[in-house]
Amino acid sequence: MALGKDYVGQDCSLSRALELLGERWTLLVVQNALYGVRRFNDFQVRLDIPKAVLSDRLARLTEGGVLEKRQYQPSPPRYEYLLTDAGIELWPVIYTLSVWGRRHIGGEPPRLFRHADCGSALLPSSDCPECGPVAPADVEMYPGPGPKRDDPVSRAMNRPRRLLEPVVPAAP
Amino acid sequence: MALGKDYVGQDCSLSRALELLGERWTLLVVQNALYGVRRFNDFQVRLDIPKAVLSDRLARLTEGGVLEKRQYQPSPPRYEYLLTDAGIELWPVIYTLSVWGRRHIGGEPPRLFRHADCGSALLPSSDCPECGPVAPADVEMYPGPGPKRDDPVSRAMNRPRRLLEPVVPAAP
DNA sequence: AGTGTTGGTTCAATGAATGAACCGGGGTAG
DNA sequence: CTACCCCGGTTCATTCATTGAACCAACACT
Repeated sequence: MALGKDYVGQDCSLSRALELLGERWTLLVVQNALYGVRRFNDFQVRLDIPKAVLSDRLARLTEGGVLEKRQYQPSPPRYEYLLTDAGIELWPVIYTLSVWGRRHIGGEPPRLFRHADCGSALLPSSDCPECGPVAPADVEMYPGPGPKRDDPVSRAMNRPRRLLEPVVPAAP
Repeated sequence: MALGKDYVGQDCSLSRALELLGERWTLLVVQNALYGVRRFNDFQVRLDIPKAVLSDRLARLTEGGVLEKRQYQPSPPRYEYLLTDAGIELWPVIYTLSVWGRRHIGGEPPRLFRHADCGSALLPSSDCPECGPVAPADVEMYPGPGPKRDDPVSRAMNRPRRLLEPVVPAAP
């Protein structure tokens, strides 16, 4: 990661995870990938992130095994970034941290999450109170009371949908 | 946090949490606080972090309600930084991310965690497989197979102990 | 031939991280 | 009484990362 290169001399797994995930914007990129964002431009529009940084983060996440870059059409050549299994396993981390932020920093949530099978709201741990652990693909996301961004990607994300379901922004 | 100041324009609770916790070193400071580190010098010795950065991070975490600065003796004036309830609630986040790092990046864990009451190793969610959710104060930490740092603070941390139990480094 | 979209790269300016040096209040050993 | 050490910092020059604007190339569309 950063300056002294990395967390040299740290002995724990957390420092190793943070070398890959702890840079500015990185966790937000993974979050949006879980929300179904896959394409360079869509990340850029939704995050308002400098393209150079986005490019760097996508490359590092790909190299680190969290994303996989795939060409989804040959001509014109177009690419998408898909979460690997390792990337999908970051869902509990991201959800738990997000719930912590809401509880202790405040603000209304723009999106809520429930278990698609039974409709129960998820616990802070990301488990379902009725059914226990829930795979991200079985989590349904729907609009909450909080403010939402107004760009084509965010708008496409605001109808109820499952995690990992690809976002398809409308043309205008 | 960083340059464009913060994650302006982001709508989610994750970005708000990351403005406080997402800077370099911050989450490692919280982790060590959970492990029982309380004093400026002990953080500095164990993390090998520039003092100016540590000073900044402790101040921001205090201001953000994650730590509380307390004078624990009048003369010579000495201070300690204690986790607030909000800070203690970061345990699942830190543990889950740490387990992710071990699984997907690799390395042996220097420390392992079990439920003090029943002895079961914790699940990745930080719950006990037998008893369900476990408060950090009921988690016992003991040495694992991985490499350990060799400084007085880390050495004091290597005997089995509960989370949040104050670290008392030996004199030499 | 010109315009638009996608997926980038390059670059100067700005802002943070680093590490070494310094500092001040208070013990404590000689 | 003096010197030295500890703790908890601050200051500062250098190095590195982030930003935002500009540029670019491949291709499609009109």
